[in-house]
Amino acid sequence: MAKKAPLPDSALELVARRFAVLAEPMRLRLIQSLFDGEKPVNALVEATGGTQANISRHLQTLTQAHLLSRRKEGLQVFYAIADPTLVPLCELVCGSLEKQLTKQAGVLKR
Amino acid sequence: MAKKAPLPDSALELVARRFAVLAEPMRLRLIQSLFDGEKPVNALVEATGGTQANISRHLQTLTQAHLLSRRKEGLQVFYAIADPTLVPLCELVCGSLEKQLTKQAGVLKR
DNA sequence: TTGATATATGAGCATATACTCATATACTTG
DNA sequence: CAAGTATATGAGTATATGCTCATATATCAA
Repeated sequence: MAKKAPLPDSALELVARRFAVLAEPMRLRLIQSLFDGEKPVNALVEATGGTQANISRHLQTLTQAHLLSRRKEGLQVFYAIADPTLVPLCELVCGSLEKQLTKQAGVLKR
Repeated sequence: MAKKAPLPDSALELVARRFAVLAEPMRLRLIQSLFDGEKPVNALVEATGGTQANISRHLQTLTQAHLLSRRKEGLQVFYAIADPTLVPLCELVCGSLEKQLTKQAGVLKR
């Protein structure tokens, strides 16, 4: 979806799907937790306060989207961040939201 | 959701909501169309092939999220991009998807 | 004021998706 | 092999959201 050449619908579908994968607080929690480094499922369950089943399902979604990687070690499965764009993506959105909230706060202060 | 200090749930909710707003092909089409510059609703309806009612609703969502701005001029309402992070956001996702598809294509070629 | 045009909005319907429960599957140890 | 542990998955339910239809609302000119 570059500013220059318009992307075809098929590409926009993929982009939308990427955003959809990230449009879930629990998944963002998992991603944030993995910014500290690779973790096994049980650690992610503890870190996020979700149920094991739910976390497992979200991890599946993120892995299928190639945002996370996974490796087995005995009984445990470790997940890690696989896509380097996750950091700047989140930073951009946080920056934008911060500006908005700051602007709104300014309006209320008057 | 910086890599350094973990964001509270309330912030992750906001971030997720931002991604959710972008997780819709029709909305991305509108955004892409507006990368060319400000446009009235009817032009956006033509550019995207959506119904007027549906486009209007999507525009409302994007405007309420402060991603678009709007101004009236007689019978017409003009919309424009209001958030500068939209361009880098889309570029990041496109870049990531391109890499993935290239990698997948490579795997298939073997 | 009426009629035409442009856009926004109420209401209803269909579908996707998140969450949970239960348990299947995989791995390890005695 | 049985039992225990860790994780994935099938199935069902509730809810959010996209889309459409109809029309309300806003604007303008005659």
